Formats: sequence, C-alpha cells, structure tokens
Amino acid sequence: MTLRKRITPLAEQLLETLEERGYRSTAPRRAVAQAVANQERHFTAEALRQELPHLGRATVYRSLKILVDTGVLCRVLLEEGDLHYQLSHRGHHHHLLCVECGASQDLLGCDIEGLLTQTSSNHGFELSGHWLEVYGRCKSCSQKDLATV
Amino acid sequence: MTLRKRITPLAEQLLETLEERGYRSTAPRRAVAQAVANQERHFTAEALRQELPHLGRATVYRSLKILVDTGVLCRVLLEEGDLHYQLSHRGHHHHLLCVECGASQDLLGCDIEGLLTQTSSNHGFELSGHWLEVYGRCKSCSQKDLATV
DNA sequence: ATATTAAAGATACTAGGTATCAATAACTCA
DNA sequence: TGAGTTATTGATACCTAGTATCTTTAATAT
Repeated sequence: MTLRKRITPLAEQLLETLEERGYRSTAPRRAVAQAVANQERHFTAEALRQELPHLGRATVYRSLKILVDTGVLCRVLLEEGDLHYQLSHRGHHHHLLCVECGASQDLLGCDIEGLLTQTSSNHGFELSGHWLEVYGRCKSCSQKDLATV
Repeated sequence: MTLRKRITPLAEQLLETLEERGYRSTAPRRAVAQAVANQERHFTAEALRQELPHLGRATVYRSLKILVDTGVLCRVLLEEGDLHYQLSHRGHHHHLLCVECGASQDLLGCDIEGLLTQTSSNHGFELSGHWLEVYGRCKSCSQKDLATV
C-alpha cells in the first residue's frame, strides 16, 4: 500500500464506488474524489481542474467521465447552456436549480415521465428518454429578494 | 443596392426578421440565412461553418448567436449533451427528437408548465424557467424497426 | 517479487465559443 | 449622390471542454 493522503468520508465513499466497479484506487483519483466531495454547488470541469493543478488535464476529464458513468456525479445544464457537474444521489432525477445561489434540489413527487409518455404516444413517438432542468429561485433567495425591496 | 445572390423565400424571411431587429443585411448574413434555411434537421455550428468556408469563423458563430437571440433558431440538446441548432417556429416550446433519424417535432398539448409550477412551489421554489428535451423514435422509425425484425 | 494490465501525463487535435482590432461595407442624411 | 457614421467582418489569439494516442508508471493478482 502506497502512502495515502487522508480523505474525508464522503470522498472515501466515492472512491469505493469506483473500486466496486473495478476501477483502481490511485492517488490522482483520490485527489479528484476529494475535490469533488468538497464542492458545495455544481461546478465546471475547468474549475475542478484548477483545484488540481498537479494532475494532468486528461486525468481530470477522464475521472469526471467515470464518475458520471458510475452515477456518482451527474451533469446539470444551466439556463444558458453551460454544462456543470454535481454529486448525484438518485438514479434518474431532475433538478430545481436556483439561478441566484446555485443551490440545487432534486425534484420529487413529479410524474413527468407519465405525462411525457402519454403526450409522446399521441404524437406517434416511442419515448426513450428525456432531459429536464428547472430554473428558479430557492426559498431562501426569494425571501432575501423580498427583504431587499 | 449591392449585388445580391438570390436566396430562397425562407432564407429571405430569416433575414427580414434580423432587419426588423435592426441588424444590417450583409452578404455573409445572407449566406448564413440561406445555409440555415437549407438544413433539414438540427445541425451543429461546425457543420454549418463547413458549408460556408468562405466566411470567417467568428462571423458564423456571431450569426448563429443573433439568430438564436431573435428567436429564429433554437438550440436543442442531444441526449449525450451535444448542442445543436434548428429552426424555431414558436416561442417557448419543447422538442420530441428522434434519436434515429434526427427528425424533430414540437411537443404540443403538454401542460408541463402547470405541472412544474405546482411541484416547484411544493419545494418552496419560485419557478422562472426550464429546459426540456424528449428523446425517442418517431413513428416512421419505429415502423422501420418493426419491419427489420 | 514479479508479471500483467490499468492508469497517468504529455501532447496534439477537435469543437464551440468569445475578445480584440484594423479594414471594410452598409446605412443615413445633407 | 457622396461623405460621414457606425455596424460588421475576418484575422488572430485565447478560453473551455473534451478525445485520441502513446510512453511511462503504478496497482493489482499470482
């Protein structure tokens, strides 16, 4: 066993998920896992890379890719089309993204699949997937706005 | 009036929209409008650029941007995250994208806004926008698949 | 301890896009 | 119509987000 920098439980958990999928546990991956675990909001690939200047560019992008593939991370699309990453909790789900503070909640209790299947079949369309992002202001940002006015 | 290459009615129409918004009618924009009007499916920026090798790179991207801004074009997100462009008919709408042939239909008769507003407010979220793309197989591609089997 | 094999890092390339700036073309109005 | 104003162009350089290739290095299995 090589020298391992100590990492937080969350980062540890991300790494274990990779190991379960047969990916080796390497120093660069530990660094990426820790950096990802430190993120409080969705982040760009480039932002992550800048936090890991000692890692090769390709390594960071490769790590991001496998984290997405294993379901640890998900990609979120911002309103203007920018692609960000964030920790993923569930399988398929959607995000409520706060355009002010960047917070994100998972959208629960929304039968969007049912609605789409129904409507698609009306169009003679055999549905196979969808992408949905919802933008707005989270509770605390709405209240802050109210206070300012 | 300068020499103008003849362009199709659709391309003409796109250009007029730009002119209404105060953009000048230039030869490069006419070329872009015509190239856009010729597209049968959604297309990438790069594909368009390759059809217009005599135009500067920045000009093509700038033109795409103003076409999106004026609502003539809309951006569509493919399943794997690639951004394409296509002619836009309505204001805000969603697409049913065929993953096989690339055809796209506008999603009609789907009260997604209502559903989202409702669900968001349950989360204390003040909804301001959303992005939705639906992927599947269009009628003729489903039938083709059936025939092959 | 060593063989096998995955992964790393360097590099170069593709794609989509923006910023800057000098040259040019389109429009305006006298 | 012709000069002046101003938008637009195209060149260039730069940024972000990737991917492909290849040699070296490091993890794991034996």
